[in-house]
Amino acid sequence: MKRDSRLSGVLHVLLHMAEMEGAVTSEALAGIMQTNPVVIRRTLAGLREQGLVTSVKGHGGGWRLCCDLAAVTLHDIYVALGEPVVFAMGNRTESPGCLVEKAVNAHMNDAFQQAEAVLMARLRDVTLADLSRDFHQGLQRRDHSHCSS
Amino acid sequence: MKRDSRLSGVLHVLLHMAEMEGAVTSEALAGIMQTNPVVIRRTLAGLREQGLVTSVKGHGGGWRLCCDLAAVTLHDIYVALGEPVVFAMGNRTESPGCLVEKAVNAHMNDAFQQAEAVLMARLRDVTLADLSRDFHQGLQRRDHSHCSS
DNA sequence: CTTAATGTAATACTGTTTGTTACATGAAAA
DNA sequence: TTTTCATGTAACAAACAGTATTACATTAAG
Repeated sequence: MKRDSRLSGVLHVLLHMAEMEGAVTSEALAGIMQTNPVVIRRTLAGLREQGLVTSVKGHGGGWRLCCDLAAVTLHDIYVALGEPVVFAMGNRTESPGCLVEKAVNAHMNDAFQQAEAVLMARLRDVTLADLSRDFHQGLQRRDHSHCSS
Repeated sequence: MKRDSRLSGVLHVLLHMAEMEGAVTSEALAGIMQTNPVVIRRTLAGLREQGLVTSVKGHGGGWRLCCDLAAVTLHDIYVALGEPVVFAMGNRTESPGCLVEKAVNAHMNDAFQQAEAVLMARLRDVTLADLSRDFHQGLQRRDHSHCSS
């Protein structure tokens, strides 16, 4: 299975935007992230709908953070991305006729739901401000420019 | 990402084998599971290496359970399958040079590791005998043949 | 009007599971 | 011994989802 790195990627983008003054173009963000500007636009489009960022077209336009970093959790970002599928594993059939499979599914769903609940709780525990703080602390310990990629 | 249903599938197969006398061919199991015999052989091969099933070639051959259902947990089966990837989401880069991405990864890894730990704990809590018992209880409540698929 | 930017559709690329075909190997049965 | 039935395995096709790229329309500043 190919792993979905949108949450990881968009968090990276948002923290970089938090370090920048004014609007940033998707071209610039794509450079930082080593990807394509269209990918950036597609991803940030979801966040815009949730009011986390704004975009301005035309000359001098670009993207801007418009939220309180301390008020937005990783779970909010996850939701803004459309709540992507969490697990790479799942049931063969969701509504099986077979009673054996029903018994299997019941136990599997129980386990996966509990794990997902823990994951969501952890994502709700962390704000963008937490990430930013950790980044700045790491910065003090290590070097002076915050990114090459 | 395409969802991996091997764990779900192999549990289904094992419970069916538990209901059958003698050796069962991969052809027959494929019929029950509505898939291809080769898929069955591929999947059960991992379990055979762990000593959970045996296979016999040639005329009259087939597959046989050779473990104590009460002693084998879903986690054992998960391991026998080669511990497939759990999450459909992951970090963009595992060893980033960017400090922003390091901060993001640190929090993401923490959340995902906790969720994975819960999942594994749940899988360790359930034995094949538990599944079999639940199936038989469902059987009493519902009908008399245990599967059509 | 030109330039610079987003918005978006269409398409290709990539990696993983699943499905299929083909054939070699082994063992029981005729 | 030959036939038949089964596993073992390699090779390859199909399906699927995230990612990347191209192309072009739209919008706004200079």
